[in-house]
Amino acid sequence: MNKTDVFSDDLQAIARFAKALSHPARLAILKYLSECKSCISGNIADYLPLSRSTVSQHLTELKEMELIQGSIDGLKINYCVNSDKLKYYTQLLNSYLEKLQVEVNCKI
Amino acid sequence: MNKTDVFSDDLQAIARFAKALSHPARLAILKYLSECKSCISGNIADYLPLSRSTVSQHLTELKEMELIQGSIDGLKINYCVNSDKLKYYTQLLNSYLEKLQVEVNCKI
DNA sequence: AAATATATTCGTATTTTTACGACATACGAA
DNA sequence: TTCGTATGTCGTAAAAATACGAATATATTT
Repeated sequence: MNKTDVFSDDLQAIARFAKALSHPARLAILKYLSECKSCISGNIADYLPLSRSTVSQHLTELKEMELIQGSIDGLKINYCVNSDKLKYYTQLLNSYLEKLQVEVNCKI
Repeated sequence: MNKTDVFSDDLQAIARFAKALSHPARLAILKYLSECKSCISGNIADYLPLSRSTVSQHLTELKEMELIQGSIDGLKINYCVNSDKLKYYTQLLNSYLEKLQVEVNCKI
C-alpha cells in the first residue's frame, strides 16, 4: 500500500521530518534535551507522563532521523540534540513552506 | 491510551501541524495548490498517483487544520491554501525550532 | 560473584493512518 | 427530468504508530 516512493526525495525527507515532530512527546523530549536539564533517558521518563519503554521508543525514532545522538556514560546514556541535522531539516522544511507562501495567488 | 492532553497547548498545536505535513501526498497537494495549476480536486487526483477518494481524505485533513479552504464553483470546488493559517503555524513551529537551536549547549 | 541500576528490546494490545472501491449526492446540460 | 460529471462519504482492509509490562543486556557497586 506504500505508494509514497513516487514523490520526490525532498518531499519525502520533509514528510519524515514532520512525522518525527508529529507527536507532542517527541517535541517535549527535544525541548527537554535542548534545555539540557538532564540528558539521561530515565530522567526524561520521570519528566514525561510516559513509561520508560515508551520514551525509549520515541528516542529511537528521533535517533533514526539523527535528530539526537546518545553517548554512553557509565551506566547512563547522555542524549543530545544534533543541531546540524536539525538545522538541515529545518531549512529544508522552511524553504518548502516559504515557497507555499510566495506562490499563493489564487485568491477566491 | 491517549495521554497527549498532558502536553502544553503549544506543543500539541505544533504536533498537529507537523502531522498534517507528515505525508508526502499532503505536501504535494499543498505545493500543487500553491502553484495553482488548478485548484480542482479531480485534477489533483489526476496529478497524484492516488485515487480520488484518497485525495479527498487528504484534502479533508488539510481542511480540518484549516490549511486549505474550498469554495464551490458550480460542479467543481476550488481549493486554495489558507496563507494566514499557514503563516501562523509556520511561526509557531519555527519559534519552537529556533529555541531548540539556541539552547543546545550540552556538547558531548 | 551477586546484587543493583540504567536502558533497550520483545511481545502484545489498541488506536490511528492510509488506501481503495462502491455508493451517494449535487450540479449542469441535454 | 434524465443523463453525465464532479465530489464526498461509507465500509472495509492492511499497515503503522502508540503504549506498556516483562524480559534482557550491560555496567557499576558491594
